[in-house]
Amino acid sequence: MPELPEVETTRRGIAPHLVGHSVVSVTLRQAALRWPVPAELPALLQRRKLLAVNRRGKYLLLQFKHGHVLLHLGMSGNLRIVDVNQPAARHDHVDIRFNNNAVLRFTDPRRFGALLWTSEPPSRHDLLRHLGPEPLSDAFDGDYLFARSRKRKQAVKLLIMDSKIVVGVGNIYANESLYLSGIRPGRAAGRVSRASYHTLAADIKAVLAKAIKQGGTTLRDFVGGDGKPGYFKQQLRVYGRAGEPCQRCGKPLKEVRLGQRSTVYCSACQR
DNA sequence: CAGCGCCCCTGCCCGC
DNA sequence: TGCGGGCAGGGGCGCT
Repeated sequence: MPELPEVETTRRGIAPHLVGHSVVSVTLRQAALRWPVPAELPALLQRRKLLAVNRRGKYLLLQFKHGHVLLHLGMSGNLRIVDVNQPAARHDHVDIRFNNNAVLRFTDPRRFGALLWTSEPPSRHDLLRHLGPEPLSDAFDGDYLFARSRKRKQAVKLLIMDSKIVVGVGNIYANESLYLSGIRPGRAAGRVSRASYHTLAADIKAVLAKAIKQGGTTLRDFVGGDGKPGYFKQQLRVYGRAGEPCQRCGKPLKEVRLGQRSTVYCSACQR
């Protein structure tokens, strides 16, 4: 589920229900996520007021006066606002109940997600400290990508998926933006021109911004609880379309694996 | 250090 | 219908 647009959609979906309200209780049903959920979390959050819900890359940050809950959805995680009477289902690992009777429910079948506590500024936390710029910020542009890619032999697709270079570009949007930019995913990052990186940075921004906008349209559904997106699927040009004709030239799209991830491109349009 | 595989885990789909 | 294999939107970690 979670590409950056969905994490941002999640943030916008949950924040209005929770910010300004205080935690009544925390129910921990399954602590074995990517890292153990701290057993002291319930005590830490008890009676504390949630000040804000922030995002850094694909991490969500629940801000309290004395620290932050650091939350990652992994591959299969999702957060929903549910009613206090909503019974927990399989894979509903954590509930945070607030004094307005809203419950923030964390569900994650594969348990690649994370839920941690930090009392230091989140930017100094080990998991966030080395993260690159936000893709939608001014710090991320073609010149930046060009500079960071010099002398690198790694495939350009892996470069843009590296969170130390730029956060939030997942497999789907890496494929999509490289297609839009006409750049072959396997090209050595150091051999892509400055001009191409300008195009690529612009396409990454455009594709993410568009998806966030569409996430907005499913906001109500999402918070309402059935939480099944899939709204962008029909707009994807290459991801999940190996063998189908390229929408630009008609040639069948190719699929290769790069860094153990499915990579789809047009061998005619992408060079 | 850059770069590459491995692996955490469940669910689902496909082919036999 | 059952079962094994492969794959899935992430990303930290350990090794070369």
